[in-house]
Amino acid sequence: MPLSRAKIATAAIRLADAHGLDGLSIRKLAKELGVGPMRLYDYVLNRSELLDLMVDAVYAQIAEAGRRSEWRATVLAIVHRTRDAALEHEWFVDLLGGRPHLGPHALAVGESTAAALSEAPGVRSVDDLQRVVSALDAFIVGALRREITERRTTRSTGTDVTAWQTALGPYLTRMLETGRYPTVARLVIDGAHLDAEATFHHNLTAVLDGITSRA
Amino acid sequence: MPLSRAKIATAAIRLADAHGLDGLSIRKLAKELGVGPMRLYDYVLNRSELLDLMVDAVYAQIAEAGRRSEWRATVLAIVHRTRDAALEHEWFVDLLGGRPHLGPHALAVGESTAAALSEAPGVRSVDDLQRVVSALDAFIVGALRREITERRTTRSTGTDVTAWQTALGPYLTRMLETGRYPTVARLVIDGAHLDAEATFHHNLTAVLDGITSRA
DNA sequence: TCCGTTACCGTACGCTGTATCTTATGGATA
DNA sequence: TATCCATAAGATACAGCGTACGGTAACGGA
Repeated sequence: MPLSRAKIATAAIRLADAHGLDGLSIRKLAKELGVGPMRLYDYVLNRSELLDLMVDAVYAQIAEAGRRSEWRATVLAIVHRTRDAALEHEWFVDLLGGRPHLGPHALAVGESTAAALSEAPGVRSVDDLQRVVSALDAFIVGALRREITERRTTRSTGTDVTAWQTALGPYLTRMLETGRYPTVARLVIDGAHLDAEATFHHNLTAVLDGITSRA
Repeated sequence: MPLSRAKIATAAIRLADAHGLDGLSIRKLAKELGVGPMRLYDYVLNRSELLDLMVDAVYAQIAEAGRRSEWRATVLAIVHRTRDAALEHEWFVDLLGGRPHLGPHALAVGESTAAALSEAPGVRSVDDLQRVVSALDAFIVGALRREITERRTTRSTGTDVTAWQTALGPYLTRMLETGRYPTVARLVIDGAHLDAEATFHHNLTAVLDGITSRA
């Protein structure tokens, strides 16, 4: 079987899922495929084009979200599927917003969301649509990056409060105990128990309300 | 003059401003400072701690935004100052949301925003505050990444429509001409003229409305 | 004057992406 | 069947990266 962009992409994704984006190198990927490193450059121009390939493969996964009858249901389905993909492929958020995503599946997802949003109340002109799309996209990118980052740190330190304090603590707990950051301290101490998905959904609907209510 | 964390940070920021994060290496930075590369490891643990240093220096710049009497004015001042900093130091957005920002100045900025938001209507519990803070933060991260990314691509291709088409075009224009992405095509063609700052401000207020109006 | 300690420095290792030159292979033609 | 060419595969090499480590020089105290 002669190697192909698709095979390269799936192998790269498997590697990145396991070891992160830093653990994915052209050489390791080639070794995984039983090939010399330079072989890959017959199918891919750059390392960054390889990343583009991986990103669009994820978008293909996201694009499977079908269209609903209501615009809001469509948007929610796409966004939640995006979140699922990000949780499955954490490296995805490292690439999110970093460069424009122009692969065919990324465009398809963009088309679906934009089409749905164009039916939202208050979206009358193309400019309105532009603003709404960019606002929603910004929220998604930021929220997913936040959530994955938090997940990574809690995984490396543990969720237990005392373990967390001993890991991050020598510095952060001392900082918080200075009393200069009372609100932040309250947030860190009291607010760690919220469910991530519920928070995401809550904020998503709040943002949707905010950007579609006004003209 | 004996070298210090502050001197290292400012030199690193100057380098990153000029050549981006990829153009900033320990070796180049050391050469810029007239020192052997390993000298820097007496002041900084890692390359990533160096990045943390740079990030917190930017937060120091942001923290100069004074408190206003109204919570909303305070938040707007901080966020717009953040945007100014991001436009001045484009590498900043590459680090935004990538790892938790726990430097003293980052905490100070977080404290100011959280304190202001705690006075917003509809924010009654710590959980409410947690949600509002994370939603706003997500929007900022995503919006700034988006804007800087767009700025970079237009800088490398030019804002002229035909130049843009010839640069990105062979692929993207062909994609858009397939007719499979009509809404996206409309957005790309008609929607390029919007003012970035105005859009940012518009979306920011919309998001603030959305997340503070409901309980 | 001598020694112990501390601060500094250069060298070296393993890794990265990728350009280039060399070799093998397979199919078509004489 | 023998030959040749095109094309695919490979190996090697280069410049750069972060950083571990061993040696050296300077300096303060006995």
